[in-house]
Amino acid sequence: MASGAPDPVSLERADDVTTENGALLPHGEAGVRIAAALRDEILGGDYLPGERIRQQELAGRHGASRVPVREALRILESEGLVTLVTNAGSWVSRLSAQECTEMYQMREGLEPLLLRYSVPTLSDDVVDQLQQLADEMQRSADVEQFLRLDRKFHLACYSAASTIMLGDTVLRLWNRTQHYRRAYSLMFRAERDDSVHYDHQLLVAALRNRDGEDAERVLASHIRRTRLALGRHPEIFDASPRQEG
Amino acid sequence: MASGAPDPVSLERADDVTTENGALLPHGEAGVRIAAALRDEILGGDYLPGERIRQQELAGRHGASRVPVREALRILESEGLVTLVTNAGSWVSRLSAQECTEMYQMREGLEPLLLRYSVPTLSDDVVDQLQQLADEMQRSADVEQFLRLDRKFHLACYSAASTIMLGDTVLRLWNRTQHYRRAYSLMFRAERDDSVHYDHQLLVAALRNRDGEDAERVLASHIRRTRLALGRHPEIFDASPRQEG
DNA sequence: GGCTGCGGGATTGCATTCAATCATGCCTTA
DNA sequence: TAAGGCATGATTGAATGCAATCCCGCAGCC
Repeated sequence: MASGAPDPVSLERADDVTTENGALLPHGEAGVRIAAALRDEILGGDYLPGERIRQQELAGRHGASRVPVREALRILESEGLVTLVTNAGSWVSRLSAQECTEMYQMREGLEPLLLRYSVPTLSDDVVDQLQQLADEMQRSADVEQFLRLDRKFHLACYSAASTIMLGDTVLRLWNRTQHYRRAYSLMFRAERDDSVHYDHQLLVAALRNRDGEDAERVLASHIRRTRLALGRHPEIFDASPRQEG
Repeated sequence: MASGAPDPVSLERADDVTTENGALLPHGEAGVRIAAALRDEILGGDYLPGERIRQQELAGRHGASRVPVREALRILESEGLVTLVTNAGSWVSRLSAQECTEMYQMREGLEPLLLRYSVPTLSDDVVDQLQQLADEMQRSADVEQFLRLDRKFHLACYSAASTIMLGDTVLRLWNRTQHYRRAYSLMFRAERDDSVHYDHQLLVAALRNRDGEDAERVLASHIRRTRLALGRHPEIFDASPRQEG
């Protein structure tokens, strides 16, 4: 990794450096720390799209001043998670159905490429782990667990890729669409569609054979199918808490 | 446009708001202004990859304090143009040959998609303008002029697309690779390769016919050819001014 | 009744100031 | 002579305080 933004390493929620006691924190990373925390909150659904973010509230909660908070907001703005308006404030970004479709189309173009970077150096251990994740996902009933496993599964597919911008961009795409995946899953958890799991199983099989070409096709098809499913339910993108604070 | 970062509108160098007299500047955009200025300087070749950026120097030059400068550096870091190291400083990002190849592969996947968004609403005026740019480029001898026209040409192809993240991402890819396009053009300006111009002419023709499918293929082929050409000359990526300040 | 202007409170934007960290050169010492 | 440690200067990181801007409710007017 060299210069990209949301540090492609931390694929999981980064709950490690949460020294709430306020001591022993290194000097010089407050902005990044706050950004990471707020990012996790947004992805976890604690903040909802359209919700206002107040600098002072964040500063107080993290025991910092508003200066690093503003840095954090700039970071998240560049990732598309937060929308800043000069002299007015900042809100959690929301997506329209069209915009979400756009991101899934980007994923269709980029993730097969990222997979191509990953496959050659993908270890058997990771493939075994992917198999476990796919199986576990198939058994899981809880929506939040499914979302967590699905994210972990796909990002693990790319874990062997060492890229500087491609991985970042894909991660950003996942992050910006995370809320709407959750909304979709919550709304249609009854009518379970097994094709998702079939895709995952096929993908693991292709990866086990190190058949990158087939893996890329399965993956593109998987993303495309999800995009079409989302596109059939634009009502997910209508309701949101409050447009403005 | 909604929330993306490097404001896809300002495709050109933004030399408009440079009120050096220090008066009449609106309150609340110093960080963005400084970022825009520094971005232009990096893209223009005034700052070179590997060169150190000092906060105070920037602040003094723009008649501002270091706070908005730090904001600007965060913005440019997220665009990949600047690399920040905690407690150490900031440098203009540099690319290896591999990394540059990666970005061109991303362009191959994304720009045809962006073109697909643009073609349906592309006006005849823009097509005429593209024709002029392609012709002018073919005649131009100066490297800097060619670079400027080439950039303007390609970005104009996408000017009718209204996307929120796709356009931004493509612009970032252009920006991060800009320096190496210049280095390549400067090094091989003698042995002119007309295939670039043929591509441009074919692209304009396809756009005039509103043949999006053909335009996408020509574009992908054009980018791919450029990628391979760059890949054949890794020496471009070796020398740079100074690794550290 | 609905629109317009305005004033108080809240919130953001930036300059100043102080603290922490790092780099550099000199001095000491084996 | 060369290697290591320490002090000084330079640079970055963050807190505080003040100025500019905006949101919002209310009075006044058409």
